[in-house]
Amino acid sequence: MLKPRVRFAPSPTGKLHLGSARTALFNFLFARSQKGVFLLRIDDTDKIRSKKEYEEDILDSLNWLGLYSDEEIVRQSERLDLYEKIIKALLDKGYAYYCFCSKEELEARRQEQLTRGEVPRYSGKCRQLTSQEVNQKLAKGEKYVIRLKVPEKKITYKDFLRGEIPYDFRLLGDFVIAKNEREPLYLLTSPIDDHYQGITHVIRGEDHLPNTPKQLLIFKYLEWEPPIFVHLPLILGPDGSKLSKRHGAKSISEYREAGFLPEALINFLALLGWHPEGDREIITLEEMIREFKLEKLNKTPARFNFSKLIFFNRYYLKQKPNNDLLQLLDFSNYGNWQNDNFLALNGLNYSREKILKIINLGKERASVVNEILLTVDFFFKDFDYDKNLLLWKNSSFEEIKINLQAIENEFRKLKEEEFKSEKLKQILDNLAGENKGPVFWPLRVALSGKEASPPPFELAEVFGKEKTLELINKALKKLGD
RNA sequence: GCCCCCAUCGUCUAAUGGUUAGGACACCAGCUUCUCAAGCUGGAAAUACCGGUUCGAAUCCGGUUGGGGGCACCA
Repeated sequence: MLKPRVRFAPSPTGKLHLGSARTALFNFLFARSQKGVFLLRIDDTDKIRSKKEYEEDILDSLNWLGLYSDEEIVRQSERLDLYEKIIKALLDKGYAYYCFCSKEELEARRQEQLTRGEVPRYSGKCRQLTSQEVNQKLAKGEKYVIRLKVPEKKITYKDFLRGEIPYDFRLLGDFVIAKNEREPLYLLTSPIDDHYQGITHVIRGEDHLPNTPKQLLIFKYLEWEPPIFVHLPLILGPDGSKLSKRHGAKSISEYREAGFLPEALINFLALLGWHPEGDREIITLEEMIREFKLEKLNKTPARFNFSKLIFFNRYYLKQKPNNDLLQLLDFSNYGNWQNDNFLALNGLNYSREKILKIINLGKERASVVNEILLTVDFFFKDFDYDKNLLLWKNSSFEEIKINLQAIENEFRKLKEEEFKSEKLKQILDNLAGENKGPVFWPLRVALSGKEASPPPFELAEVFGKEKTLELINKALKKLGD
């Protein structure tokens, strides 16, 4: 098989969303798996809706996901000369013609047809115009568009996943391919670029399925070999309807800001419509490349399942080296970095090593990056809690107080360098015997102020001897009266 | 309204004429455990419906129903 060349061609009229990202991913996987080429093309022919900020968002998001273009990015807005040449050729050969019908006129006709229960289609009125009439109108400066002549016949076209699909051109009518020679429309520019870029496979969303016969017609008129078309099923919302803002659907950049990892998003997206060999579902981009087969793509629309995304993100969060997470975390709410040391709001000074330890404790309990520090924020700021929280099940204040005093007593004997979690756990185990609750629980609350947190001996090590004793005494004071 | 596509547990999916219909997420129970999270073990849970082809159908064919997409001087 020839080395494939594929493209992902978003139009910058919005941020990169989940569906588009998955289309990009499958294009990328197919190219890489076949040692082919993956291209990025910006389909920005709509001058009004296209925005530079959206293009930047799309490019940033793709980079973040690790989906890089193999060649320089092509922008359709920079290829107007090429399109103009093709439009003129189509006009010359009689495959396209000028249409001077006004929008109002067309809309009225459309409504008429609709009320009669007919298929709304252009009548082909301006097809009849002689070249003389056309030239006169042109000379007068009348507004026009350029339409493609559509044959009156039924055809069948091929989709890689679905096979032969019937299509009746008689239901279509001559469609607009350009507003004028310098303002081509997507329906025209896409096949032109696919041809000149040597695209072998067009892998795109199923919403483009009905566009395919139209574009195939252009390939035919221009006597070009068309690419293979592969239409991907759409991603639906959790309720099976079209994925939209209503479902909390976010752009890739918003997921990034919300603390999702690219590995998680990639893994999640890949499994929406594709599956590797065997039963495993945790899979890296490199492994996907090795296994990817176009034939294995699904035809069924997949619903977006948020809890599975969370599952993947938790998993990849735990896999991620603490050093990498350090780069991603925002500490500004909790203090400042000074020469590789972190000065927290509560006055404590943490070495880089301790910060990594804190991250390690936090990431075990977080779903998204931003939650890591949130789950262990007691390390960074002063906290308070209700006295009753210190109570373990049906133990008494008196019992808790005695236990905390005993812990304080034992901890005080340790040298600073002995203040390590294994050692501390040993002490607590000895103190508690069989019944650990009345010892571990109050200490954990004293050190975290929370119902749920990492184990107390881990907290104590990070806090260090002095702060740990201080926090225990604070708890004892609460129990004092 | 017309055209097209699609149909396996709640969700994502595996099984391309012969399996006790497999896995994952979520859910439930148990184990572990000071809490939370993680982990381990187990459980409940599906071939939309009706016909046909076949010794045999989730799988092939037809219809019904349901869902989705499209019918622009957007892409």
